[in-house]
Amino acid sequence: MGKRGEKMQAEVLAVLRRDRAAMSAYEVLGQLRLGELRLAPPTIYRALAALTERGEVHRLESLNAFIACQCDKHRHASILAICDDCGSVEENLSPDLLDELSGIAGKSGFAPTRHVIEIHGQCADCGAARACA
Amino acid sequence: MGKRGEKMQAEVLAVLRRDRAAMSAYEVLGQLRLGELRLAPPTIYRALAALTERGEVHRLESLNAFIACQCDKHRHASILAICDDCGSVEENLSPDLLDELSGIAGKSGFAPTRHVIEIHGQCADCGAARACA
DNA sequence: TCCTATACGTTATGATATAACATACTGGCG
DNA sequence: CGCCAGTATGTTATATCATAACGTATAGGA
Repeated sequence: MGKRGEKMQAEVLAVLRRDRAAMSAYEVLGQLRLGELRLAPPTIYRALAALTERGEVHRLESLNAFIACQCDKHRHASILAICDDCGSVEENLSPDLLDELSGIAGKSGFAPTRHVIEIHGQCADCGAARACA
Repeated sequence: MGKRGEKMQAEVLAVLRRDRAAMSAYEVLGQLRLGELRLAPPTIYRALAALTERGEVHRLESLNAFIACQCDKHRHASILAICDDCGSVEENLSPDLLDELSGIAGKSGFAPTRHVIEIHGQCADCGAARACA
């Protein structure tokens, strides 16, 4: 079961992979509607939920947007560096840092299930561009 | 200048401080409307923007909600532990961890300006309650 | 007092997300 | 082969979050 679901998910993933910058669900929707497809928001959100669940797509909570996972392995928490100038997102992994984070929260008995780590700033390219200006 | 602004901000802050759980902007709006005040969303959002800027309120990006800062000192990035069961939020500080995080992102030339660190899970109280159930 | 800054109220709208329900497809089973 | 059960989908409607734009009011300085 779920064959058709996988097809929709593959199309959404393909759209997200075309761009290194984050896209909102409605931008994905707009891209897919350029084809012949007539789609409504719930379809996109369902596909995104499945992809996010599997770790093939990450949701940028501070942007209400989505990007394709840039790593080989999925199902990991990522450290997402978001350039506020050009919108590009770079994914970093650090299991050690996640452990530290869990440790800090766990001191008071908190049991973590999901980490959201997003860093806003300026990427190397945009920093160089601004330095020249 | 800004005297009236401060009054509005104080009211918003008072509402947020009444509750340890996060509140959406519209929940704050609803609370303030219980008084005599007739308010519209932009007023609340402006007050929240000013308070967030000053660090007296933190925005929970993964919840689209707000809490009053629980610390003495403001203008710091926080590690926010969010209980998905009861909605309570606990604030932790760790300048060291922020430095590490900046270091990880900075390896590729990224210049961080703002950190978003939110941990979802279950607080000690809810964990105990569930263990008994 | 007048002028200017700024904040405010108001209206309208945009952007993000989901509930609810009927339909259509898929695969298994008789 | 035809039916059934389960799931995804399309559709409609609506909930929720957020801001643009503009005119008004207020406070403080000249």
